[in-house]
Amino acid sequence: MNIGKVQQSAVMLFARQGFAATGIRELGAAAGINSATIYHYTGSKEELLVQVMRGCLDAMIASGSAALRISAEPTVQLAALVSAHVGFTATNPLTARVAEYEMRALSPENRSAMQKLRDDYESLFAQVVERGIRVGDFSADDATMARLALMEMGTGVAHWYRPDGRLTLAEVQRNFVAMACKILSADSAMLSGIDFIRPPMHLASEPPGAPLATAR
Amino acid sequence: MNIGKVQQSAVMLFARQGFAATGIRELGAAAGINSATIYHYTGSKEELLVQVMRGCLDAMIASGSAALRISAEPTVQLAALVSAHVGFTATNPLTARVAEYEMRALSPENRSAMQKLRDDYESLFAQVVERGIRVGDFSADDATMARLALMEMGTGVAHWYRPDGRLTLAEVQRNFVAMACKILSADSAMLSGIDFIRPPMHLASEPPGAPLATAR
Amino acid sequence: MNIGKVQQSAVMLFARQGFAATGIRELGAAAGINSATIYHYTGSKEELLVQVMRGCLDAMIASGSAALRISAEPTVQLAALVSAHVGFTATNPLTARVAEYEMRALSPENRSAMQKLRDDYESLFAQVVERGIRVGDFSADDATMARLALMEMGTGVAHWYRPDGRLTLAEVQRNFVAMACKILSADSAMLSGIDFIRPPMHLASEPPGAPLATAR
Amino acid sequence: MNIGKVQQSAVMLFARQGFAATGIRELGAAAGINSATIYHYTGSKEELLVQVMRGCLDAMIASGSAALRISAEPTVQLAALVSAHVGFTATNPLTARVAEYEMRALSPENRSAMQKLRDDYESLFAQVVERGIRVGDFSADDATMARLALMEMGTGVAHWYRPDGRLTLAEVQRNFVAMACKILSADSAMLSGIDFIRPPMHLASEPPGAPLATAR
DNA sequence: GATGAATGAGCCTTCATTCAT
DNA sequence: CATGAATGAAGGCTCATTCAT
Repeated sequence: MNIGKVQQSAVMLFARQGFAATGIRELGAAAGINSATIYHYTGSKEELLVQVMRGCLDAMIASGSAALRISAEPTVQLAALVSAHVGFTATNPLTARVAEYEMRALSPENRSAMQKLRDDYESLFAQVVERGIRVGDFSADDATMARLALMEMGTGVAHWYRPDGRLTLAEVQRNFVAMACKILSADSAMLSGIDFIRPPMHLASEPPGAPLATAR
Repeated sequence: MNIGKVQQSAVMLFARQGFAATGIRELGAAAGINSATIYHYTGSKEELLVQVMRGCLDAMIASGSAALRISAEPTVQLAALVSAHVGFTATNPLTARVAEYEMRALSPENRSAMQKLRDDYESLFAQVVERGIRVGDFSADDATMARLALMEMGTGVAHWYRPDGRLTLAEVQRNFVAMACKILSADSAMLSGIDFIRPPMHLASEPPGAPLATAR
Repeated sequence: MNIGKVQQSAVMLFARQGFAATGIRELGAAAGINSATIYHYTGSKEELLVQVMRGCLDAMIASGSAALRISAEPTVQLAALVSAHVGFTATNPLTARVAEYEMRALSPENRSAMQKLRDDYESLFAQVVERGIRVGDFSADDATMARLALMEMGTGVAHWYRPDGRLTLAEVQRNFVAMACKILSADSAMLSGIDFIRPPMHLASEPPGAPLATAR
Repeated sequence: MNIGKVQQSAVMLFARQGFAATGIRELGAAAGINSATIYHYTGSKEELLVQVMRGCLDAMIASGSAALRISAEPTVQLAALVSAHVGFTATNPLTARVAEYEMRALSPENRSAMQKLRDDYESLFAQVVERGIRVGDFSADDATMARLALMEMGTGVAHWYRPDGRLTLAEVQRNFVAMACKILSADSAMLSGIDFIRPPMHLASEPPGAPLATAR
């Protein structure tokens, strides 16, 4: 028994029912241990959630930052960032969902700490979009709205993507990159021959097996 | 005192903290009545949620269906549908959020009933996109993904739109129509001179005052 | 059902087993109500204890202050104070015991508030003893020790006095007054013909029926 | 590490917070060992308390019995017994307090065993008082009450005596002897020239350092 | 001798709901 | 219409204790 198993059980239940609707006894049962034993691995139910969220957000920031380092070209950076975002979300759909939905379940202190991480991540998108517009590679009626639409779109992948679905992950990633280029009127020809896709990382907190949704 | 006030209080708290984390006493306090009195307006906490969700989904279906009746032209239908979606979501952000997030809080019977309504609403988008592709007005690598991205994008408006923000609702709607046209490679010139925006309806369950987010 | 019954049950159990060893379910059972109902009468287990203690200490201070007002003569004041102390303790043995023993069970804020009340009460004894020594009516090797011994002695009554015991309350009170005079070398002849005994007050929190001890 | 350290930690915490409010983990932390290790030194939390109490009561009985053997004179016996009692209580205040307060925490079997020891100890006082009255050396309105007052008074020393306080232990002891003589109208002149004070024993369970109270 | 992991029972408290008033 | 009182069930968490290492 280790903390990974507990985290996986927690993520599965939190994603399915929500943090508030999931009991400690339920968590224990899902992890195959007594509910009291959970307190050997974590100080409280909330701390368990914080650990999961921090792991997720740290990984997202790391993966997004790495994407920006692939090239100095805004269009390539956009493609790499969108690919990384979609790849991460599709690979860790439940953890990503928990990290997005359950911010509100946190105490004020924890919430502001986690919100800071999320803001850091979102600013990666803002940087790329703004610079692309500034140097004339992108164009958009409203940069902020375009960025928000972009992220929301990619995050939505967690709701429906399945490894055994109709499309491979790489296909989905390329598709989203294409849509992102369209939204920002970027020249997708600049991407030909460039390998901007990095293998997404798998979080320890992501439970194995089928995600929430039915295949599409 | 009427049921509208109770619903508004419920939506405000459910949107902020989630259904499971909101107590009956808390609902009563927010509505200015004793918690026991809530049971004069509804049979149970879950039924209160169902009433709110049904009101929201019914209105979305009505507004989306009306949008499709504006024209037979796929591009105009798309614009009208996206406008209606964005308009509704921006006008009733908290109710829309509750209707989206709290499906999981329902008992199986209620959940399937509500899910059916949501599926009906989503099929409006599917119809338009598919017909537009079939007749050659739209093009997309993957119709399903394009549709999902479209909806997710529009739903995201609930997270950040504010009436007192930088952009008017009409501006936001036109912006999203433009992005939708880009994603589907639709000819937005076909929309010139056509008034596809209908005034969005305000739900009784939507609490007055500021939404969740800070202005963008 | 009223709060008096709950307080009586609490005092009975706290006196017998201690605050920490008494459960909320036990309290409810002793009061004949569901344990959850206790929270209609008080905010927490500790608050219940605080209410009991405050009621006791307030009454002790009132009774002690009244005793000092009977006369300006130190010896009469001493007799009245000792009588009041013994009378109160014998009449409310369980409540008095709880107020004495369970100070340590309180949170720091509540403890300091209660300790202040107790200090106020003890200072009544200190005043009398000091003034009696100053004007030459009393003599003692050490005033502080004499006062402490005096109080401890009287408080001990709670451990063994029983209404159905060998001695009446008035007899016990006179006996303790005699011992107090001896300790302080006061002239008990000064008390002849003076009625320094006031009827002790019965606290609402004191449970009816037999006290803790066996008769002596 | 030895059982003495464990007992000292236990006495310190039991005296400060009570037996029921002290956890095994807390005991371990105070003794500098893992909570499970405590079970190498004792069979259970209650047994730990019993060991402490038995050690205390045995020592009190031994010290009281030795005092009675100093002389056949009731007044000298009284002085020796009171001195021993005060000396023991002042030297082992925390252990004495635990032995007095926590009788109620014991299971019925252990409680009756410990109560028997305490009764044995109290009977030492009863013997002396009764014989002194019988032979005419003492006089009291009520022998039982005088004895109880005597003991309670002496026990109270644990609440306030401090080695670094205003008075030396010998002074306190002489003071209490004087008060005892007054209460029983004994002729303290009979004590002149007689050394009735024996050095008090220090229990292994008594934690070093400052006692509970502030100096007086 | 010492400990980290583990657990069933129990802790205090809050829950959604009912009902007499 | 409205509420205060009441409750069984469940909430998160801590308890004393055991045991393999």
